[in-house]
Amino acid sequence: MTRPPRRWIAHLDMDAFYASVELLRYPDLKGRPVVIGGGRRHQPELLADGTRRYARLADYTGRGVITTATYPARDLGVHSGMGLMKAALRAPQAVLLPTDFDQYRAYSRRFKAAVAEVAPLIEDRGIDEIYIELTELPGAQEPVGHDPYGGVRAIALDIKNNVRRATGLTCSIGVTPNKLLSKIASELDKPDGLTLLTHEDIPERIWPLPVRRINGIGPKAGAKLATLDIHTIGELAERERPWLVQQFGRSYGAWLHDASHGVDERALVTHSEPVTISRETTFDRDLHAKRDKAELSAIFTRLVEQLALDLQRKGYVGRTIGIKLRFEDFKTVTRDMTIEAPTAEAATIRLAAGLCLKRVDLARRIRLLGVRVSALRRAGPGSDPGARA
DNA sequence: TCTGGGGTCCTAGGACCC
DNA sequence: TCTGGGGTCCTAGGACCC
Repeated sequence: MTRPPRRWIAHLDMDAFYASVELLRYPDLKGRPVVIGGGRRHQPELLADGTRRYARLADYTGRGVITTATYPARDLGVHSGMGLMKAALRAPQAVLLPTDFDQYRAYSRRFKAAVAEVAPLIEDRGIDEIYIELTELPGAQEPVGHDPYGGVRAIALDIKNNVRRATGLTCSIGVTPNKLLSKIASELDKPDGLTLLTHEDIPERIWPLPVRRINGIGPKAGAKLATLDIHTIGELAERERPWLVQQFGRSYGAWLHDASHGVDERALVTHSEPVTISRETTFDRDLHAKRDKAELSAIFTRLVEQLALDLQRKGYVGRTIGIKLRFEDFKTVTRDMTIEAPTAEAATIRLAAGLCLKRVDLARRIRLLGVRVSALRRAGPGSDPGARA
């Protein structure tokens, strides 16, 4: 008689990823508060004596936000998503570095390849995190000494070591029976952590946490739960399923109930195709459709051209062309239209996006403009006139 | 000194067809 | 002239995530 194997899923999250990559390049910044974000206007300057001069957060002007902050910067009360101008009030002396996505993508490929050497079944969740299937790996079900889960723990350590060897970077891993719990667990011992939990650990380790730690409970749901006097995952777990369904609807209410009890049967998604490709930009200052027509038009054209190149480079064509506008009051509207034949051509996209733009009332000033192509399919060989580039 | 850029998924109404 | 139900596609907005 053989028992079914215990399911083990890992969630791996790189520690302060962008900032850590920058520290590899600028080791003299180690231990200092560093913030990544903003435009290209604050590159470090190499001085005659060989040292570097870095931009200070205090010197920043503009509308950028923090993409990542080092742990010493976080200790000063700044965090990702915070406006740089606001962050400058809290940590004026923090170093500010521009984002270098090409570099982060290169390190992303390296750490994922290092994980795949140990465990090839991976779900990509973006540039700095992944889920990893551990269930069937050799030794995953074996105890080691007095540790009943020693086998799977050793695999997780192996993954961490391989990532560090390949990149010089640390990561934090959660190992549990499902994606939901692993995602929470990977944050419990950051940085450089390894947290292994089973269902038996839920009351002690999961229930005391705030509901917002659950992936899928955002600002809105969190606020609504707070008005219902539900703050921790344990308080959520105390509520009856029908009551949650009544408060949050059939789908979301039932999911909240499952999530609070650590129930999640989702399989790893090891392959996916993009649904949408888009480009958008926030202006340095709000623009008016009439008074700033020339500037707006030039930006519009540039976005469309970048988008067409993205599509062609990635090998996709799409039938639904859309735009996005954000006004000075932060209200956002979208318009889209579906055309006859899928395209990756700038001229076609520009035409359709222009028609979409005409359907919007442009009385208010605009802070953001975006262009989007969806209903994507792979560009067949020779089928797409835009694919020549 | 408010709030980037790139995504996914869900909901809901209306058109249109059978 | 009225009354259905179901399915699919299109469009707009919103929540959420990295």
